[in-house]
Amino acid sequence: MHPLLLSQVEQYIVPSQEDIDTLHSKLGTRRYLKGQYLVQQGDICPHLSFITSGCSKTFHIDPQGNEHITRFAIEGWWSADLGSFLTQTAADCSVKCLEDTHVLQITHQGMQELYKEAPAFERFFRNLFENSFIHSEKRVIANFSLTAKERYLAFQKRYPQIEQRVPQYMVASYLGMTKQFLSKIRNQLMVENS
Amino acid sequence: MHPLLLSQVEQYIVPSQEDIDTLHSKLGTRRYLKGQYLVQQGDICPHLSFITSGCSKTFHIDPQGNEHITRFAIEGWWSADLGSFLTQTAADCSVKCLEDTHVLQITHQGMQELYKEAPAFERFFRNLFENSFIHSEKRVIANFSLTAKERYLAFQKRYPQIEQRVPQYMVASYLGMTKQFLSKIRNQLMVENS
DNA sequence: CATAAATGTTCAACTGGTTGAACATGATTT
DNA sequence: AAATCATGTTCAACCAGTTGAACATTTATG
Repeated sequence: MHPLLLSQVEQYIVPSQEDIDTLHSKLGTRRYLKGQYLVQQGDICPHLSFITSGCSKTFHIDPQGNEHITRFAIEGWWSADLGSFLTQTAADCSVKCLEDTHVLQITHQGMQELYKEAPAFERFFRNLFENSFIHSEKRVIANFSLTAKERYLAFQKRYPQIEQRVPQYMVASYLGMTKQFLSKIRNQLMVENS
Repeated sequence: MHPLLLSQVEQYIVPSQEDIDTLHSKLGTRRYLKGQYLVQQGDICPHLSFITSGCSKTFHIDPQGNEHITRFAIEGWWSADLGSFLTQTAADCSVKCLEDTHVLQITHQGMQELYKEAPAFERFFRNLFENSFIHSEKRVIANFSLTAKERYLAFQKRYPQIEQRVPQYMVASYLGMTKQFLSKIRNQLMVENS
């Protein structure tokens, strides 16, 4: 069992060796090259993937063809179009690797078996989804109540690792502004701090 | 057991009579008058409440004093500052009743007991939080990729009951626009459809 | 029914952020 | 070393949505 995943599991539950073995038996490993897709918008998301190394972005292409990044994921995070994976319906986001990426992945079927054979994971994933939801709600609030500049500063503070790893125009997309405007904000901040 | 809650539970799990009894034993009933708060921003959210009649709004007051509504809830929906309730930390939203409202409510402690005594509810709430998360993510996408008018139309279509029940300026707040702008949009739509 | 409180509309001035094009830089490939 | 591609910057014109004030309408309430 990968140490990153084990330590995440142990954050929420105290699994027996059997639980761990069962989880292990449901997980596949896979490597994606930079640029490859974990899911494409419109498909049914086939796996829930736990990233052990690398980085992905989740994004939606709107009818005008504009890309909106909803999420980045790095080592220790789960990645998928969760809505699609959980309900086995068409994904409204794609997930694409920004670096060569190693994952552990489980199918929807595997997930059902896991819950049945090792019910402790009901609690684990309940906790995970609780936290995901809390985080998503906070983002809705932030988008409504903060200016573009404040959103950028909050992002910098919260995800310093990610800002180093992904191009600036993707950060702009994640924050819901144009790359030009983010560039302007950064310029302003440079002036302020000198 | 209230039929609305029972039917929601049965949507996700097949509970035994004992499960139902256990849930029932953890739930209190309470009535709030119009204008009363289920939680106030800054407090720790004391209950998770299932609304059996009435209507609530969840909102955040930002540092400039502007109110941003994040959610409405009516009969058959759960209401709380979920982040605060689940992690027992200060709420960043208040929840206020827009009508006289009857609820069934459970405490954080009661929730832990419920999971222990009737583990089937792990699954029930996992499913509930999964759906909440999916919904919240869709909202993030909508806020990024739709115009104010499109957001209003989507809201109308999705929550026709709610539009009838709450004042228009609250709908505007929920949709992240000013009441004046929503008024203008509605005017436009009237003209278009005549 | 008279008054006040809550809600909804209109308008003109404004602004935060967008658009699109042009240019600069660096990284990759051939 | 040339060429191409991905990234980042700058600028002027523009626009979606805000602000604040004034007025209109509806709903409670003494």
